[in-house]
Amino acid sequence: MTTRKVGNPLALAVLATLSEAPNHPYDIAQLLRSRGKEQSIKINYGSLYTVVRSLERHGLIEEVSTEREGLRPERTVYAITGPGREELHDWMSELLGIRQKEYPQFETALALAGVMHPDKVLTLLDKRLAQLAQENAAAREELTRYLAILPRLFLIEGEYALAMAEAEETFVRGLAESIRSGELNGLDGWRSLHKTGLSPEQWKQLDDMAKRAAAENSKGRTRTTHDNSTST
Amino acid sequence: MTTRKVGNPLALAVLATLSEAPNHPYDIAQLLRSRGKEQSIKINYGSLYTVVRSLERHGLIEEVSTEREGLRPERTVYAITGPGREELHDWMSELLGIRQKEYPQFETALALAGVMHPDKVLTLLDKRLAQLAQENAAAREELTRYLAILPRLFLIEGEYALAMAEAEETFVRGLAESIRSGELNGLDGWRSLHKTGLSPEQWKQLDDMAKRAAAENSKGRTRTTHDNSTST
DNA sequence: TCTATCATGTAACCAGTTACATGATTTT
DNA sequence: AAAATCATGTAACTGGTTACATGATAGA
Repeated sequence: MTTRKVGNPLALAVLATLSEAPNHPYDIAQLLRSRGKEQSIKINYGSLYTVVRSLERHGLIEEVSTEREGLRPERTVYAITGPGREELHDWMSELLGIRQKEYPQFETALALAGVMHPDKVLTLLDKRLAQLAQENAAAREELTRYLAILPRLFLIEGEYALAMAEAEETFVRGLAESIRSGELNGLDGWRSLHKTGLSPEQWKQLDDMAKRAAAENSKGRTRTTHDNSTST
Repeated sequence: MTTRKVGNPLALAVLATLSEAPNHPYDIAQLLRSRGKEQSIKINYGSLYTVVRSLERHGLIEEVSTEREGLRPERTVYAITGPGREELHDWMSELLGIRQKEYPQFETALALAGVMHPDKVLTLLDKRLAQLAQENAAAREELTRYLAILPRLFLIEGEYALAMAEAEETFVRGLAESIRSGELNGLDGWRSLHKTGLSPEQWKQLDDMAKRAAAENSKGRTRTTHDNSTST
């Protein structure tokens, strides 16, 4: 990922909005709001003026005029600049065309789930599952309703989010079942870990196993373009 | 989401590691590395000492001894405290049991895709699709290989990540196809937007449409527990 | 001998968040 | 008359990143 001078999603949204027409900060926010973009873009409107200033400082947008209506505070109208257009295009191309590894919190939690008792984990997964099922049903309904009145083009973010949430639902359901049924390979070890604890030697054994597995794995790997391992 | 005193994933990983046994920072890092946790947790080892200090400042871990081997620098061994255990448990419960809305970059990009020319978007989606197909195939292979030597319990994060990536692949393939075939509802408008541009009135019309749709939608919604809207 | 890496830390810096300040206008 | 909200901004703060500094030991 190229490191951008102004890198937060609100900045991208501002650039995108200004690419339509010059505008002043408050109205940019209104536009984003009315289009419901906060649902799919992490936006903190409190940072709006900070971000706009930063975009200006970097020459991606520029002041084109300051107007005043009655005695209300002056409003500064900004326009996107040439470099701004370029940045927008480049940034969007990167986001759409290249999949960047991200770290959803749930993945983090799964990676550390071993520290919790398996029964507790099962309870929590069931809870998550209930939430997922409920929210996904609601989202499906909402999407259908919207599809009746808006061109699908305006709803792709929502469709994507739903598709991902549904995949998570399926995954969690499967995982919960395989814990409940006891069929999950490694479950006994997990249980005993929380009943008696593990001696340092047992821990070491586990880690050696992991290391051997990693070695085994890189051996079996038929050299792909996957050689990012040597990068700093 | 309860706002945590120390809130970054590395801190969680440190707590989790110390919940096994007291340890010193460097070895915590080694452990996390050897278990391959960086693949599923966003870890910046450069921040390790900063994070450890912060955890200590908040009473979640504490110094238990400082040992020295030969003339090597002293190493401070930390242990998790009572409050630290509590925090770890609570944090993990939240991450596993409650789905928090996150904002993957691709979703952001899709929400703003309108600013790019549809043909360009199609090209980019194809590019992403190729990457996804290739990476997912590799990941599937790797998982299978690991499954032969490690208990499945150790691989759930990987399975989750793969499941999500596969869902994305399916979604992107579908989206690309519906653009290519021209079947995507709204495509004409999108095209003309990039050929001739839109007049201010047309923009306004679009936004009004969105607003009416939103109104329509909230009307149709049968009041669920979904009332987070009124929260601060 | 020179380099790598083991191992620990400090300090400057920065993007972005929070909280505050201001005052006009519109709504209740 | 009070409350809400329109509209703009500033300033302090903070979590975390980056970069640097140190020196020992092990391996080439």
